[in-house]
Amino acid sequence: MNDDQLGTRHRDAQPLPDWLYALTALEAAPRLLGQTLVRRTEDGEIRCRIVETESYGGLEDKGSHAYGGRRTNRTETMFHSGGKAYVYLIYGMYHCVNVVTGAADDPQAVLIRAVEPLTSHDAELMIRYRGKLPGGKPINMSNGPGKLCLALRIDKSLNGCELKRQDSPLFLEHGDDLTRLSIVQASRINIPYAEEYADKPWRFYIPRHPYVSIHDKKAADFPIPM
DNA sequence: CGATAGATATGCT
DNA sequence: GCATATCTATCGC
Repeated sequence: MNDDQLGTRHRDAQPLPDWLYALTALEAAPRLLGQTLVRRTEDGEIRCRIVETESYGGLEDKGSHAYGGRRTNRTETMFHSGGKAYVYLIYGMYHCVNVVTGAADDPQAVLIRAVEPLTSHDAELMIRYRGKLPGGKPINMSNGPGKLCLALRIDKSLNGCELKRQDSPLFLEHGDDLTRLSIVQASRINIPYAEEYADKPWRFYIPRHPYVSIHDKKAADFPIPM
């Protein structure tokens, strides 16, 4: 993926428009592709491009933690109004980070499944946080929701973080213009318990991008809806 | 490639 | 108490 394909980046970082956070998760998930996720720690800033997302939205989605309106200590952030990070622990050892969208009391969240470092400087710090890379390949540093949280040092202390605020330890910036690109819509990963919702095509990614966790050979490209 | 072990917070009974 | 989890690394073919 080169800069020519992705279009021109603004020299000065812009915040994401508020209307994007107000959308449902299903509407927001494809529109978060190409946007920039920024992590600020005492070691510096890491900027990366979002290349794969999944929508988990509403009371009826059996794949969602908030299915049926389950509002618990863990899921509380999902019920907040859009613009916060929902971070939780999975399988006892990994963290996953979501962008909460929509209105208060309507649980909508977009899982960030894969990111790509913008520069070699970003990659350097991510590799440091990540430790040993499987196969020694840099693309394995953040091609999965648990992996990217390790690479960006994201844990539950960032749950509820304000993604709209540029002074947050974790926030979003306007990234690449993807209007001339296609994206892929495919079924979500690892939710066999979700029954009729298990196969909903609510995963979105940039086709053939090396940092995407799993490429679906049968899924067709379609124009990104902007 | 597919199969599987791994380790614990969370939520429900 | 107990089943489950928006996953990853590793091993065997």
